[in-house]
Amino acid sequence: MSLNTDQLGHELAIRGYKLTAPRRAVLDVIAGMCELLSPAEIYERARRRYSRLGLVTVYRTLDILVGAGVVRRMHRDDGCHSYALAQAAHSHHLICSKCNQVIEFDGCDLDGLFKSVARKTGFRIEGHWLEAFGLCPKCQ
Amino acid sequence: MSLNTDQLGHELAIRGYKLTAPRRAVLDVIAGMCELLSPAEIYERARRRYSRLGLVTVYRTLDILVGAGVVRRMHRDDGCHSYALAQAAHSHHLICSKCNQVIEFDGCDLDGLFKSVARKTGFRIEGHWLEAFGLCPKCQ
DNA sequence: GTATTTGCAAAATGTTTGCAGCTGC
DNA sequence: GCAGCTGCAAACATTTTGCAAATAC
Repeated sequence: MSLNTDQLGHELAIRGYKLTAPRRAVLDVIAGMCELLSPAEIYERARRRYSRLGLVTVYRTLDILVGAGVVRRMHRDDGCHSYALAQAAHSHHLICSKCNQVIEFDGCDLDGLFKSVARKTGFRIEGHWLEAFGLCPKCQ
Repeated sequence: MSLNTDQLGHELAIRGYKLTAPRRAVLDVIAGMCELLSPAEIYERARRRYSRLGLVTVYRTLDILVGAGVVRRMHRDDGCHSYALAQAAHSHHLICSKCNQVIEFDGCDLDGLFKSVARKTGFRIEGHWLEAFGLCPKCQ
């Protein structure tokens, strides 16, 4: 259930951002991606759609999209900051170790665990972050 | 249940690494830390014990310790690579958002969830990574 | 028409590498 | 004594910032 470019554009418009050609190129890539991509990879793909694009604009557009909650900033073991489309309100990611394909899932039930950890440690637990790694059907 | 400097030193020795003064300073800091620290923070603390220490040595020592499984490479939302003492074989981290104190916990029971996710998506799930955020007793 | 956005270049930041001298074993 | 280790400096990669020209609305 992924968003298309126009929907992403709308998310920017309602927040008062202008819809420019460079941004549209970045949105195009983001709407169509089903992997975890680094800024440089997004830049490379987006430049095929708008060749005058600058890497800086990719960074700036990503910041805006993360702020809008449309894209998530995630971590890869190597290059660190990577980005994935946010597909659901609160959910977790399943990442293919080989091709970086990302799928979101939900239904984690950690409340019981967290309650007992909180009791033992005295922490007040306010959030969590769960990522699973494995091989997607294609890469197995 | 944290390790002391000598135990960490032993971990290096049995792997054929030499126990030098710069390394000992880094081990001292690591043995005593109960937070998530960046290389720069570890460097700063270790330099109080051995002032000629170079930042490079911190990076190199951390690499060795991660390889030995004594230290874990983790992610903070800001500076990215940070390190924490590994306290148990497989476990998860509970991090204080304010002071970065880290506690490990285990007992996560995600098998059922992962089985159903694997069935739905076709992924073969091989590992996971869980971090919880909150406030430690002191920071509440 | 105007405020926003852009891309360039430069700066800042974080990490790695090459190398000559030093040191633990 | 010698292999391995160290710190420096320099290289490298990634992200941020300053700014004049361009552009959406």
